[in-house]
Parts: sequence; C-alpha cells; structure tokens
Amino acid sequence: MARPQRRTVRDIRRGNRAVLLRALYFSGPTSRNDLTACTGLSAATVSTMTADLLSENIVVEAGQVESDGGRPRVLLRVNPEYGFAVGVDVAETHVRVGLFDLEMTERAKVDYMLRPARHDPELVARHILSGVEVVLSDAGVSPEQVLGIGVGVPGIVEPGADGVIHAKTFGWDGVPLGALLRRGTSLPLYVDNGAKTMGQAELWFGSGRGASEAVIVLLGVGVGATIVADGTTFRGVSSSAGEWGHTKIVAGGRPCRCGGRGCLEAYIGIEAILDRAGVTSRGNWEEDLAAVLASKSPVVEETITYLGVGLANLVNLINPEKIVIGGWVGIQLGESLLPEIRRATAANSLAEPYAATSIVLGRLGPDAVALGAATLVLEEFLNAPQVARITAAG
Amino acid sequence: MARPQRRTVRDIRRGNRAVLLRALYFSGPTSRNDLTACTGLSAATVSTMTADLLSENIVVEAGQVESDGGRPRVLLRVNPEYGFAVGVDVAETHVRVGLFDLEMTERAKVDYMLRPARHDPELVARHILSGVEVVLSDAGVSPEQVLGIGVGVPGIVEPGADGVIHAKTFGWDGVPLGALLRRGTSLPLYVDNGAKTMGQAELWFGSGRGASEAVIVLLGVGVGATIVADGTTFRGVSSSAGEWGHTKIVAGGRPCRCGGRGCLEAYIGIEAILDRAGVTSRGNWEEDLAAVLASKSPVVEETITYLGVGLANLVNLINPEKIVIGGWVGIQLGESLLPEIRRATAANSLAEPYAATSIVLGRLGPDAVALGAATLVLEEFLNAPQVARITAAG
DNA sequence: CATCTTAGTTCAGGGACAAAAACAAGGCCT
DNA sequence: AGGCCTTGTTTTTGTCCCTGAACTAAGATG
Repeated sequence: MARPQRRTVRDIRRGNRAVLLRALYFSGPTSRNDLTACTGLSAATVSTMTADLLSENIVVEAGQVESDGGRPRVLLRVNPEYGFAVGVDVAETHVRVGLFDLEMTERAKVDYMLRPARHDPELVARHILSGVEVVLSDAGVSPEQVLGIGVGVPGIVEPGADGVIHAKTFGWDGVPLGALLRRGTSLPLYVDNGAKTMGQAELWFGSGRGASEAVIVLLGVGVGATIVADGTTFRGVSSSAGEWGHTKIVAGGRPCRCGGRGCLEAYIGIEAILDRAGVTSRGNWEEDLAAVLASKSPVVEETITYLGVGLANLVNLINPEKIVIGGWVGIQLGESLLPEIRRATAANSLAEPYAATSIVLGRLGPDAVALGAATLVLEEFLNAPQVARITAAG
Repeated sequence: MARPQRRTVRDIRRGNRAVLLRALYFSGPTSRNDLTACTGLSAATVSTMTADLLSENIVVEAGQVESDGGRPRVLLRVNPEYGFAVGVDVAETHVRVGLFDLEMTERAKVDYMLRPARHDPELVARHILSGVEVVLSDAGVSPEQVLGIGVGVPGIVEPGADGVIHAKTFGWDGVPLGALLRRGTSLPLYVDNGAKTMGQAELWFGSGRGASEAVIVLLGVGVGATIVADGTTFRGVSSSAGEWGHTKIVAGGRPCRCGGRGCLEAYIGIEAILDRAGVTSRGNWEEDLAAVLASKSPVVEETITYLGVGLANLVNLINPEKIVIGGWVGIQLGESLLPEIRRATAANSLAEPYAATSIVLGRLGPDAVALGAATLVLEEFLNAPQVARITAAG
C-alpha cells in the first residue's frame, strides 16, 4: 500500500505514447485521423506525437489512401525493422533461439539438442548465448538493434533480477539462469515460464487475440496454464500462478511426478495417458498418442472427461471469456475431439460462466514458446518505447 | 483493445487526489509532511490538494504532534461524517441493513427475517428500501449525506445497470434487483455477490489487509471465494469468478446441489459435513457442527483433507500471498484445526507457492457481508472523491 | 480556376506538478 | 529577551502536456 504511485505530466506523455503505439501496432497501417478516433486523443496530440515517432524512425509511412473528395490520408505503421527481439525456448530436449523483427516475423533460428539427462545450466546458458550470436549474424542484425532477449523455461521462475529457476523435472533447483546469461550479454533479459510465454504468444497473435480475461492451457509432457486477467498475464505473488497441472481433480488419486496425488497432470499428461492406455512407449510420443486416439479405447473418453473436469474448474473459478487449448497434446486431442471436450466441460461447469466462455484450439505451432518469449520484449517496447530523447538537442 | 484510454492533465489531478485520500484513509491521522513521503507527491501538491479537501470538508484537522525542535505537524484525517454508506446483506434467512460512516463504524442496523421458502424479490426489495429509511432516521442521517447503497446477495450478479441476479439455491433466476431498488431510491447502487462483499470486507478491514494477491474463502452453507489480484477483486468476464465451491476435487464423486458431482461444496459445505457424519440436523447447524468436531469422528479428518485439497488448488493455481478463511463454518473449523488445515494444504501444494502463502482465519463476524457491501460505496468514494467543484466560484 | 472537402499542423491558453524560495512556528542558547 | 536553528507549510516560478481553434495542405469537382 505504500508504493509511491503519483503521476506527473510526463507519465501522461509516456502513457499516451504507448496507447498510440499499441493502436498503430495492432491496427496495422492507420492514418493519423483514424488514430485520433481510436485512441481518443486530440488531433493535435496525435500529430506531434507521430512526428516524434517518425523522427525516431519507430514509425514509418506506409502509402496513402484517397478520401472521397479531400486530401488523402497518409498511412503510418510501426517500422518492423526499428528493432529486433530474441526469443528462446528452453525445453527438455532442446534449446531453440529465434530472432524476430517487431512484427514478430522470424528472421533466423537455431536449435541445440539436449541429451535428455544432461541439463547443465552452464551448458544451456552457453547454447543460448552462442545461439544469439548465430541468429544475429545469420540475419545480418547488429546487437545494438536488439531490444532484448526473452527466455521461456520449464518450471517456476522467481521474480527478481537473477531469473532464478526451480524446475524439478528438469533437475534445476535454484538455478540463476538470468545471472548466468548476464555474464555474456548486456542486452535486457526477460525470463519466464515457458507455459506463460506460450500463453503470451496465443494471447497476442493466436487464438486468444483480443481477449481480456482468458486462460491458455498447455497440454504436453507437463500441463500448465496462463491466466490472463485484464489483458495481462496474472503471475501471483511469487510468479508461480497457473500451475493448473498440479491442481487435484481426484483427492487421493493417481500419484504424480510432483510427489502429490490426484493431480490433473497425473491423468492427462502424455505419460499418464499412455500409462493408463497400457502403452509402453518406444520413444515417439506423438505416434503413440495418435495410436491411442485411433484405438477408440475407453482411455480416450476418460481422458476427455478428466480434461473436462480440469477445464470446468477453470470456468467456475476464473470465469474467462476464452479458453485456448495449446501444446501438442492439446492440439492433437482437440483436432478430433473438441466438441467432446466442450461437452465434458459443460457437464462439470455452472451454466452462467460456461455460457460466457468459448473453448478454442491454439493456432500457433511448436515455435510458440520462443515467439512468446520474444513477445515479452515487444510488450516492454510497446509500453515504454525508448526513453525520451533530450528534446533541447533535437 | 479499442476502448479509448487517453489521459489528460485532469486525470492526473483526480488520480493523485485519490492516492492522497487513500493514504489519509488507511494511515489514519497523518501530517502533510508524511503525506508527501508516502505518496511521493511534492509538498506543494500535497499542500494545495489538502487545502481543497479541507475546504470541501472531506478532510479535517486532528490535532498536532510536536517535532524535535521545529514547527509542529498538523495532523489530518478523513472526516468520518463527511458521508455515510448503506450496506445490505441479503441471505437465505434474513435481510440485514446497516448504516456506516466513512470509517465503517456501524451507526444503525435493522434485520428482517425471511421465511426460508419465501424469497419474493419484491418483498426483499421492499425490506431493503424500508430498511434504508429506518437506519437513516435511527441515526439521524439525511439521504443527501448518503454516498450510496451496497448490496450483497447470494448467487451470480450479472454486470450491468439492472443488477440481475441468478441464485439457484435462492429460487432467483434473472431477478433484476437493482432495477427494483431503483424504483424506490435515487442513491447510487452497488450490487455484488455476498461472498465477494465479505471478501472485500476482510481484504480492507480484516485479516487480508494490505495483501495485493489474496484469496478469501467463505465456508458456510455454500462455499465460495473472492480472488484478489493486484489489490482488487477479480470478477472474470461475467462477474462470476470465484465459484470455488463448485470446482471438482473428486471427478465423478458425491452429488452436489448444483447438479454436478464431486464439487468441493459437496464435501465441505455444512450440509455435506453433517451428511457424511450421519447427523440428521434438528435445525441448529452450528451446534451440530460443534458436536461433530467434538466427536473426534474420522469425518473431521476427512473434512480437513478435502479442505486442504481445495485450498491447495488455490495455492497452485493462484499463488496468493494470503488465504483468509471466513464464513461461520470456516471460523469454527479454523479455531481448533488451523494447523491441521495448513498441513493438509501443504501436502497437496507445490513447495514454492505454498511457501509464499500464509493461511489465516478471518477476523470479521457475521456482519462482514453488510460491511463489505458498504465498502463498495467507500471504494467508489476513495477512487473518485466527489466531482470537482466549479473552481471559478470558489 | 474558384470552391469544396478532408487531412494534418501550428499556436495560444490553461491545467498540473516540481523545485526553490519564502513564510510560519516552535525550541534552544546566550 | 532576542537571535539562530530546525522543521513544517505555503507561495512563486518554471516546465510540461493536452486541447481547441485557426490555419495550411492536397486533392476533387464543376
């Protein structure tokens, strides 16, 4: 309650600049005139502010559009080459580094395989740092043009400058990945849980687009969720909100790798699904899952039921506008069984919140984690686009 | 994404005024000098702003405090009699109307009993309206001094001006209580779910005080929760967030009065507890529960386990700083069994979020619902304290 | 070529906060 | 008792920002 929260005229400027930039970013090419309408700012303010943005090269002109009988509108857009963002996906089997421009077009990408058992933090950090160098030189982008590096990792990320990670399944307990990376780069770093970065990507560029209250669930080896409240990711007090996979849906039920019992993940995590189906995997889980789905085994129906219970709990507790199902297991299930998933969710939800929720599939592929990580950089850019220049010198 | 969100200099004024007023309200008697420190505003701004507030009689002086060797500080405080708020608790067995001053001291109160089966909306509305008249005349307060009326009701309240209510257990389905009340009063109305108003009360004046991320759970006949994110109640897209009682903890488990199976309420709602204990109630649930607790029956341990699972789900999903257990059942359980509740929660939570959460008992008594309803009015007052006067005339 | 229409820019005016200076009110020392 | 010091509060001055209105730009129309 004691955080200073005063506002001064400068905050207005910064805030309005962010509003303008967001409008420009999400509406694509737009005229100044339309910007006054959609931001609510006066024409004068839009004019001076766009002039600033143009002179800083953050915004560029993008052709004209004739108006019926008057001066044509000049279209403006965010300059996709004003800066670049690096997105990193640290997963159980690989480290993937991507370079994105401001429009989140992937310009370069590099993968490093990890041997499943070997997750030496130093090695991962070296992969990331060399990956950044590789994608930059591949794309011909210099480090000064990079606005920051976003990293999506498994497990819980402590808030704070060091990016300390706790990932039991990964063998990391208190690994300061942020600090390790800091030794090799001076670029701004953003470290977040991979389920959250994927959620961020679906929210901004995928099926969650435009939703203000939403949940993006990730079904894969692990099960997680991103809770979006008022348009931004809800993180809780210590950044671990969204551990949906370890909420209990059967008190005292199946044991889970987290040590608990009856966790959702212990029913609909890929290992749990295969285990319940009696499949001993030969390593290719995607094929295995496809086989189970094709088998019409009762395990499929059970899985949908458990998933429906888990989703219904989100519906009742969070009352989201939209639930996006992502992760490769989620996509594979959803592609054929979305109506059944909806039915199972409805059966376990209260009527009013269920009616307010639409359940959809994620649209982004396997690169969503890296894309979302890069989006952390973009978000920062849109909120605080560059520090104000020294106006007297301009 | 298209909502106009521009800011102008006037917004700064309003915002800073709200910041100042909140600081004054929550810190009690405070000098202008301390206000500059705790709001971050400059002394000049605090001075002019307090002068305004003093002339409007919103703030009054509250004595002096000597400083070591200098001019003594003049203490300021919010004038508790500047205005009043009405809080209404509509429950299954009664309608309670309370009048509170700005410090939330109850000045008058009146109860109307409801026959359990008879919940005619018109009758309830008449009770509320006549209750308002009664408390005002009892306390000698005129309607002009009342800043608004807050109403806490069971069930889900639709967002919108009519205050439409869906309360299955109450026999109300789409009752526009707000519109019914609007016919009898022109005061500002705020209608919200009773579990949420109770949560609001605990958050502002009870055990949740100062928490920014918290969950306040209500255990009574029904089971509900208030989720607090970033200091404010999270409502979800259609205001029904927090239906914790109908999240499933045993897929396919005990039938619940909501029509579902395995709901938390079907295990730890008072009726469920008594049912599981094999008690056939003679009408006094509080005594019945006390008897069960005294009996050392295994039902008690089971109840704690189920409650622990429910709380752990909140810990994992929401990652709150604090969980407050309220409602009469919650208090009765917690008074003797809080350590066991904590243990059961820990057993079902992930270590990191559990370590970040403290589980405490609610502090406010049975009037918390009405108090919280009045707090809705207070919140509005603190955020937008009066429309700005015509400055030229002053 | 004059007029109309729409788009965008410039400028005066007023509101808001910060920093600094001035003022106020008491204690302390000589 | 009077000057000096310390602390609290108010006034003055300056800078920043937004808006509304006047103004310029650029094309269409007849």
